[in-house]
Amino acid sequence: MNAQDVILGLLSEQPRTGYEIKRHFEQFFSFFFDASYGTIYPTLIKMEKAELITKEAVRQEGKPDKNVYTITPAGRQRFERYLHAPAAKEVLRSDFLMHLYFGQTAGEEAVKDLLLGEIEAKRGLYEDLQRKLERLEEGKALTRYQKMSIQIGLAQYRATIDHLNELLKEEFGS
Amino acid sequence: MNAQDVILGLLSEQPRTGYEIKRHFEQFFSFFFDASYGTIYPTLIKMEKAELITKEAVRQEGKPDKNVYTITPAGRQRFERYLHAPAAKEVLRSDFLMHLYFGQTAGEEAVKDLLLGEIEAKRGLYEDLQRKLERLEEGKALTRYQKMSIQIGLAQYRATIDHLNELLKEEFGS
DNA sequence: TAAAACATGTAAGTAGTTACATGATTCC
DNA sequence: GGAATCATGTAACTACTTACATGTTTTA
Repeated sequence: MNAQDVILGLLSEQPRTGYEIKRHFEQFFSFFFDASYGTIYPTLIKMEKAELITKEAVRQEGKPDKNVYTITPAGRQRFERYLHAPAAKEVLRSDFLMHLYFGQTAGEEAVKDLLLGEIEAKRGLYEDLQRKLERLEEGKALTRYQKMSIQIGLAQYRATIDHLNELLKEEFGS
Repeated sequence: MNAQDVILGLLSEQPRTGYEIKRHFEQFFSFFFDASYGTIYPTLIKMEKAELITKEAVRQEGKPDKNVYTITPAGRQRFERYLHAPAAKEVLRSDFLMHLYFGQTAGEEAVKDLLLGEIEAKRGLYEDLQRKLERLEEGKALTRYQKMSIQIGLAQYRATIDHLNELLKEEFGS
C-alpha cells in the first residue's frame, strides 16, 4: 500500500481535489495511514501523466481555483489489482514502546511519566476518533466496512488504554 | 526515533556487531520497530565517523570476521538526549484496514477472507512473540521494562484477535 | 485581528528498502 | 546436498517529510 493506491481508492468513490483527499485521510485514516500534501500533489500529477486519473480545473468565487481529479478505467483497473492482492503486513512504529524498553536507563520516575503521557495521548486519540465516527454516522455517508475499520481503531485504543492503566496500577501503584 | 537512536540504545547495554543488532531487532522489537541490514551497516559506519561508536575488528575461527562496535561517551550522551525527549507519536500502517475500508468494492466474500487471513496472521505473530518471551524469561536476561514492552505487544495482539473474531461472528455469522 | 479553512505546488532533504555480491560452517 | 546461521557491505531505488511559497475568505 502506498499513497497512489489509497488515492485511487478515494477517487473510485467520487471525483476529488488534492485538498479533499488530505482531509479524508485525516477523517477516516488517521490511525492507520497518513500522507502529506508534499506526497499527495506530486502523486496526483504523476498519476495524471500515467492516465490513471484526469484533471478538471474549476474556477470558484471567493476561493482559490481547484483541480478536481476523476479516475479513468485504467485507474479503476489498477485499484482493483491492489484491492485483490493480499494485504501487506501491518507496520507499527512506536517510540513509546522503544522508550519503555530502555526504561532501566531512564529511571522509574521517567517511565511513570512516559506511561501517564501515553495514556493521555491515546485517550485523546480515542475521543477524537469517537467524535469523528458520531459525526459521520449522522451524515449517513458511511458504508458498513468503513464503520468497521473505524470501530477496530476504537477497540484497539480502548484495549491499549485499559492495559496501560492496569500496568500503572500494578507496577507503580497509583 | 530512527535507526541510529535504537542502535545507540543497544550498544549502551553492551558492545555488539551489526548482525547481532539485527537479530535483537527481530527478537525484541519485531512488533514495533524494524530495520534492514541495508540500514544498519551504513548507519554504523556513519556513527563511527561521527565518533558516537568505535569499531574493533575481531578475527574468528570457522566464521567470518566481525566488527564489534562499542559506544563512546559522546554516543551515550546522544542516547540520553533521545531517551529524555518526549516520545514521538506512534505510527501504524495497516494495509488490512485499508482493504477493509474499501470492502464495498471488494465484496462480502473477499472481506470475509480478509478477516480470516488477518486473524490467522495475528495469531501467528502472537504465538511467535509468546514463545520469544518464554525463551527470554528462561534466560533471565530481561529487565522489568523489556518484559513490559513485550507484554504490551501481546495484549495488543490478543485484543485485536478477540475483536476480529467477534466481528466475524456478528457480521458474517461463522 | 488573528486564526482557520480553502487551495496548490516545489525543492531539498531524510530514511529507508530491495537486490545484489561474497563466502565459510554447521545442522538436518 | 541443501538450508540455516554467521557475517558484512554497496548501489539503485522508493517513498516519503519538511519547509517554503502564495493568496483569499470566513469565522471566532
